[in-house]
Amino acid sequence: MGATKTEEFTLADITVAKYAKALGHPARIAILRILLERTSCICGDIVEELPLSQSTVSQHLKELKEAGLIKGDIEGKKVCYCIDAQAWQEAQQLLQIIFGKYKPCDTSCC
Amino acid sequence: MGATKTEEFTLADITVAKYAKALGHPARIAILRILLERTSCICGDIVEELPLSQSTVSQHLKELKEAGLIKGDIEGKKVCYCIDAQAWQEAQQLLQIIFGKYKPCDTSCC
DNA sequence: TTTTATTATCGTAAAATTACGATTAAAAGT
DNA sequence: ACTTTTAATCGTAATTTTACGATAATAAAA
Repeated sequence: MGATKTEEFTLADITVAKYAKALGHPARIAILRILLERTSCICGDIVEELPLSQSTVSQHLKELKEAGLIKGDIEGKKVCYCIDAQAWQEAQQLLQIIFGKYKPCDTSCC
Repeated sequence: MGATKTEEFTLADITVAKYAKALGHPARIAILRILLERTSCICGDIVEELPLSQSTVSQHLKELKEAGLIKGDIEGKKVCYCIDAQAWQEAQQLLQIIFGKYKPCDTSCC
């Protein structure tokens, strides 16, 4: 027990959940905001902007990378992070589809 | 250690993260899909549609409720679940804003 | 009133997450 | 070569999540 029953769900649900989970921490939202702010992506100064230690930020970056939402290329001494355009679009679309499915309830109970 | 440093982030980031976290499990996505499928909201048969035990489903429902995304009203013997329109819209908007911020990178590194 | 159906909660266990300091690795600068 | 800078990884600890069976709690049905 304790581990998610991944195999039992549809690929679509697993994929959306994966992206949503990556977005499910304020530190990672903050990191993404920093990356979204700039058109260039030399960003070795993410740590300074967050109230967390270097190792913790690195861990959050790793999770965003593992979810596919960001990429990190070594650029000399620093690492160059940026949003992964494809994954970003996929996440946006998948979530948009789900959110768009809502139609107001016609029964009196809610 | 182990607990999220909630106070140190902006309310916006905490709020989006809260919604995203609630969406961050395939079972909860599946539950939301079931609720989104119908215009009425008498839904006591969520358990049958999922590969999880009754207590586990109940726990997932609780988390969706605590995040604000769904409501549950007692309707006789059963409980009537449905999407919370306001929270749903807020979550959609907050995520949409973040996703919309992306502009392709103009440097060569990614 | 007793039974049945439905959902929540409790207790428990395994696993994952969050966080930090310390260490390592790699590249650049001296 | 040595030092410095930058980021990842390791080791560790607390907390949270995921999951289940068993047990309440509540309301309808018999």
